[in-house]
Amino acid sequence: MNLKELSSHLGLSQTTVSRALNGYPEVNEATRRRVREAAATHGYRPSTRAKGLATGRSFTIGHIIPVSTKHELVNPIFAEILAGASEAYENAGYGLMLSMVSDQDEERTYRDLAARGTVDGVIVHGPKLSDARIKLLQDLNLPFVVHGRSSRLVQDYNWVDVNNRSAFNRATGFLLDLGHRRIALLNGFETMDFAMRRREGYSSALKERGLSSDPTIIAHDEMTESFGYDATKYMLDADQPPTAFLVSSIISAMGVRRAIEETGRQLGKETSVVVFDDDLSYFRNAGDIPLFTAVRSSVRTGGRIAAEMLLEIIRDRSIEPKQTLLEAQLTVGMSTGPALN
Amino acid sequence: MNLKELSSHLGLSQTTVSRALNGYPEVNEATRRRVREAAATHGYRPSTRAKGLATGRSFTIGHIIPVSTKHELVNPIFAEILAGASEAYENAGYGLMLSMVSDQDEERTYRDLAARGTVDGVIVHGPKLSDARIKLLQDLNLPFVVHGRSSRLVQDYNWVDVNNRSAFNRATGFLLDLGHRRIALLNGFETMDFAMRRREGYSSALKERGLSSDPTIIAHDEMTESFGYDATKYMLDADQPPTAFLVSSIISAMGVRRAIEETGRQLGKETSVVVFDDDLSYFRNAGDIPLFTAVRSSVRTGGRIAAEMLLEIIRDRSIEPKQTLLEAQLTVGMSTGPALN
DNA sequence: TTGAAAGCGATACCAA
DNA sequence: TTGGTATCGCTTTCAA
Repeated sequence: MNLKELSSHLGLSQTTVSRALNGYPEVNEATRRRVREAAATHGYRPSTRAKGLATGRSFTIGHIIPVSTKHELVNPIFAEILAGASEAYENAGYGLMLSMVSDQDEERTYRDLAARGTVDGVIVHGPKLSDARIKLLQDLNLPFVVHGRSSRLVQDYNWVDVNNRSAFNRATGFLLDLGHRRIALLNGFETMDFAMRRREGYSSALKERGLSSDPTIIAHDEMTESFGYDATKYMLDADQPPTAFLVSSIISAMGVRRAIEETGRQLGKETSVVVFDDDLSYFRNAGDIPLFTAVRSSVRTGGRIAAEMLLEIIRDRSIEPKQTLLEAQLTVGMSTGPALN
Repeated sequence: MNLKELSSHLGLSQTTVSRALNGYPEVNEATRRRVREAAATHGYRPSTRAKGLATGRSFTIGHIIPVSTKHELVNPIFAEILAGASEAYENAGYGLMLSMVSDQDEERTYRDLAARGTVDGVIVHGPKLSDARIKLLQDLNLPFVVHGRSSRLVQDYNWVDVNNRSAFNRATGFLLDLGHRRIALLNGFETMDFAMRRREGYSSALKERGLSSDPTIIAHDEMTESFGYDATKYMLDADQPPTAFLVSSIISAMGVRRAIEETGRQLGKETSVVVFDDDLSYFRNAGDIPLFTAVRSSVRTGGRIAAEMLLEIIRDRSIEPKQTLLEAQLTVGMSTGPALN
């Protein structure tokens, strides 16, 4: 059933039916009711394509997720971000167009989306310290919100980020308060903005206590279980092994735990672990006693906020660039205890 | 730059330019070259909406992921399926429309997609034993492929599935060959098709050796880390504890490992674990020595195959329902050893 | 081999 | 308060 059929069925013009359904004020209330009822009983829904062509909008938001061909894995955190964003689009009558592309195809993808008008705006995922996508999107005049930040850029742009710096500053401070002095940092790739901000938070906390950071107990890599395991094993075997580990991902933290136990140490006793974690409930204990001590931030909420910001920008493209900084929460779990020696 | 502008720039009609770019044979080769070059230099891309309106297609495939509000978590495996599917769409010039909806909104979502013509077809995720979506989609006449199966239905429909039954039959047989007689099964929800097929494979392997399955060492639940931990702890504390665990998810297997170690047992010695795993590299060891013994299946490949099947169906809607059954691979890792008792 | 014009299904402007 | 009609940017049929 399309508009033409519905309106001829009602004995009205397409104009009136369209106006009635889109809430225009100049329609007689009785007419509007009749139209609404007929639309409901016939299950009429306006064609997305036709509506889009007429209005010049697509009612679709693009999410472009970089998939590195080198490492062949998708960070499961993306699913949570998408779930949050999807919620926002659902409420606003928008759709979510997902593109998972290798880094070298990314520019072409953005240009394509812009030129074909496939999307009304995009969310930028996984920003690097100095991310070329931001300038590209500004040049393309395609509305966007960065989920994260790109700290080395001077441009003003829309972003939603969790306060990684403060989160890691507080987590490090927490471990220092417990008496730990050798705190290892297992972090994501150095090119990633979030990783550098976490490292800054870690370093600043040490500095505040007059301690300097030791590069031999800092590692940057892809945050797999085996990275956690290998790095921990290596550091624990060295002279002056760390008594605590600050880990950028729950998956790596599983490897850290394995290595700690394999070397005969006890988690939360001889060696402590604090992890940066999403609110994923996968790794929580029953009865809500958390296994890991974690700096928690709901990535799903972050995704929803970024999406809502983008919709607002699309609605009124004249508004000034907006930024939202979310704070993470520290939850103390069994994986952390005071430094022993 | 749109078709009108490009064609007037070239001094040709829109018809000819359209034909040249879409590979119609009746175009002079010299003309075609001229058109292609001009299109490239001006970065011309046909508007998706206009093309869709003219052809009656959307060049978009929908993926509807059920998000249960009760459990509030998104299975990370979905990200891998989407990555595989995305690859197929990329090559075919299609887009991927993602909808994450709570189970109760699912029917409305499907009806909406069909009525508005937002998508040309959908992939059904996470099928239940008897899944209502299949009949709904048949009624809506919307092309679809199920990623998995719905075994209690008699209808004929398109699906791509991994052979869960054979995978768990072989895994159980492998443990039996090692001498294990008390093998626990930690599985997904009983309503899920994959979970019941895995259970059947497990039971049939026991039966083949004249053994019967013991319900006290079979658990069905959401496959979190804590489920793995709690169930394992409980079973190991009981009389006649299992000497091996067959686990439906790597995440739960992390909890299984934790419980095994906490009770003073050694993984791969006193107690063995075999896990059903995607080809996710998160949990592999460096040097490719696998930590877990796993029945591996590449979910990414499964997603790609399902997507390719759907595109083929859309291209030729008259073809008979198709089915593809993928076999999983057994990889022996450190988590498994002979039964000691 | 090329072009004119109709049509896809909505919205929105201008009249009545 | 309602309707006629142009328009969005393509594809496709029919004619030349």
